[in-house]
Amino acid sequence: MATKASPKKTSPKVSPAAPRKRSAAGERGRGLSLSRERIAAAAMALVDREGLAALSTRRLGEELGCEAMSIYHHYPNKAHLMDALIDLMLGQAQVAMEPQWDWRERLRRAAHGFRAMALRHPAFFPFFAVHRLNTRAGVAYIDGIIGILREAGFSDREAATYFREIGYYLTGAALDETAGYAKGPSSAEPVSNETIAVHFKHLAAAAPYFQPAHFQATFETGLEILIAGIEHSRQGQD
Amino acid sequence: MATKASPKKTSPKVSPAAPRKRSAAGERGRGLSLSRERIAAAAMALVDREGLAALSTRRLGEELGCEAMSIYHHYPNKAHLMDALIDLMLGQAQVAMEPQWDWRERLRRAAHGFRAMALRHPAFFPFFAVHRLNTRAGVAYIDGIIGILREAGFSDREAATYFREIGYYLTGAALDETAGYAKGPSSAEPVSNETIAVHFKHLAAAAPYFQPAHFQATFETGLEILIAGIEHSRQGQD
DNA sequence: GCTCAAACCTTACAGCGTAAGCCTGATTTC
DNA sequence: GAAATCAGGCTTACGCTGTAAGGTTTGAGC
Repeated sequence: MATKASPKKTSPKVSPAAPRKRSAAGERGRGLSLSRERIAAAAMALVDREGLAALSTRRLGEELGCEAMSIYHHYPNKAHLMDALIDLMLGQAQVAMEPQWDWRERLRRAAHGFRAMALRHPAFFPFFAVHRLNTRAGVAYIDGIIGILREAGFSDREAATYFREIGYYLTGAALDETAGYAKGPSSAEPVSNETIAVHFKHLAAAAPYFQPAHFQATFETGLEILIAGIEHSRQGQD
Repeated sequence: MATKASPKKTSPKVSPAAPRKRSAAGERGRGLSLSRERIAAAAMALVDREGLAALSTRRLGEELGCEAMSIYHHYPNKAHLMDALIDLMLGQAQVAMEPQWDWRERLRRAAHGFRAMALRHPAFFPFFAVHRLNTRAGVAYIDGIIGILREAGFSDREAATYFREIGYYLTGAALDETAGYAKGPSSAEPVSNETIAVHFKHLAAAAPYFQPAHFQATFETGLEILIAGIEHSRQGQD
């Protein structure tokens, strides 16, 4: 089967001297070769630049200067690669905790770190949001946040409950702020501004405060309500 | 009229007596013919039954007893169909408001209605969550919630802010409760329970409270914190 | 120089959304 | 009653997707 049995015995496809995109052949085992880290970084860069829909194995291979299937040598399938992107992203949510901060300040910083992470990769966050964090890094992150609450003196049950409630808020907020970036190639045409102005007065009046300029303030007041509410729940208890 | 007209006179492709799946030919213009409503309902049923990934035009056509392309006669593309599903779902979030309820009770009921809607179609909600509600029904729904806050005496700015904050919470909560249903065909293997027990003590201790049995209580306490916080913000203001 | 495994490439396949065009039966019009 | 129109389907085909299967190159170790 090794014999080509066709007139084009040597010239494979187009030009025999076609230069490899991957610079020189000798670099394969070197720094420029593929690796899990380089693949994940390129994938995230591609998503950041062109959106989630642009991330296909072929397109990513193009970006890396290799064929699509070469990626499968480092990740068994695309789902594993996506998990690596989630981990990559989650690493950017980490905030160094100063020892003098109390639990409220720690929660506040962690929350802002999470939001900053989402805003750094707005096109990827919607994917992040709908996938459970069950990688090791994800579990470690969750454990850390719960630890803040436990060290503050909350019970296991309280820590679990308040962790979730804050997580709900953070996920929803980041999703809302990044939703515009995630849309696929096409969707139905939106309702026109004129229609809103005529038929939906409440929304029309509130619309200015839905602009990105207000995102930060909205996020912060809601977060403070939650933290204050959590604190208050403990004071009312003991 | 019940004559099957079985031997197709032209016999185009394979077997001349191939019976149409769509029962009788005469039913085309009748109640069993396609319509936007029937297509959307079948699509939602399919997603409920087999998950988001199962919803393809071909599969849906199979479900409806027609070819995939027939759907395009009623929806210009799949994005429009998905928008119809969003509207269909959103209709189930509506709650009849009693006049004697104050704004807190109204918000509470609306929030529970939203959650119930998500839980009725857990496999579809993750799609719902990452798409903006810019259909007419979606805009009307938003307008209604903002109206509750405006009628309660909040300013446009406050109404916009609190609407969003509650929306963040609701989206995140519903997403978390439904996330397990949305996963595609395959994903990376999760972290084992033994690993969690050994390395992540806080999470292991909190794990019992992450079970579905606690979802409702967690949701409610968080919601009450938000509503109380919103109420408190007004009292501190005037 | 030979062997071998890792790293990468080629080919192929089933399934996706959908553009383009065809066919058919019911309704409308004369 | 016959012809014309047209909504409501069907068929085919195209470029895309993830990935299974197997072939080819490369450098290291002997």
